[in-house]
Amino acid sequence: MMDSDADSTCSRSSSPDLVVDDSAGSFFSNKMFQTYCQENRADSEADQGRTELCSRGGKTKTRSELSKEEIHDLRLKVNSRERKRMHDLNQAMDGLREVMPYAHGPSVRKLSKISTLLLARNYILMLSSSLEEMKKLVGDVYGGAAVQSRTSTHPAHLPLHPLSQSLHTLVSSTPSTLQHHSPSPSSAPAPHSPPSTSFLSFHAPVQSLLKDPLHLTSSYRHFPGMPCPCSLCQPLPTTTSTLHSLPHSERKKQRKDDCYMN
DNA sequence: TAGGCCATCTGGTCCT
DNA sequence: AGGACCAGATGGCCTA
Repeated sequence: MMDSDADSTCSRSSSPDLVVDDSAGSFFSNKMFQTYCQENRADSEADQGRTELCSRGGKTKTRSELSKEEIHDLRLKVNSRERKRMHDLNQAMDGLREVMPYAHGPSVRKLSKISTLLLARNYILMLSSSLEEMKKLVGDVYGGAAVQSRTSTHPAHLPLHPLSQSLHTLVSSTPSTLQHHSPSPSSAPAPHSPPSTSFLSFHAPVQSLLKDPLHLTSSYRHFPGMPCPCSLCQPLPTTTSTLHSLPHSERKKQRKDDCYMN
């Protein structure tokens, strides 16, 4: 009856697509994600022992036939599954945080979930557009290589491309700039930072990464027939606050009111 | 104290 | 039928 959670954890629609790309440097092609899946397998096997308590050997009953205790057991089982699901989700979120370009450390407050997602999205957009620019630059450099080799022997004196400047600015973010309540910004490099962050040591405010990546879209290419991730085509949710229709106090007040009403 | 963030519970819906 | 996924509700913790 209880088929292993391991399959379900990694084969369900929400996660498997992430593993497809196995190219070098792919986020989910690395060991971290593989061990993540293996851990889940181990977890679920251990979990089976627990959930087995709830499965009445042999016969299955319809819900209406269940006794109070059985319903309670079922509820506990469902709750436990949901809890595990959320833990897995948080683990994946931690994995994402690990590879995000911001300072990590015990003294640094970790990014909230919404911040992590917004940062990740904008980081991806930024990397995409810089990759395109790099391709263009390489094309230009090799296209004009014959001329260059005759006129200059010091390519290092070439001016820094504007986009690579913005790249430097963007990836050098620290939590202190992303989250104003960070106690003390750490300059320690991220253990699993993408290469781009490990050798870029610029320091500038990058709240823009969490806000509006519109400054990237000027160089963003629109490919025919391809879903476009740019901020023009897919505007960001305005702010976190818009996710909640009511302020917290109002929500709490409303809840209380609801309680009194009932 | 208000507001932000989070974990958990819960019921509904969809999928296998 | 069972499990995954989702969203709403609720309460706790923390910080400015």
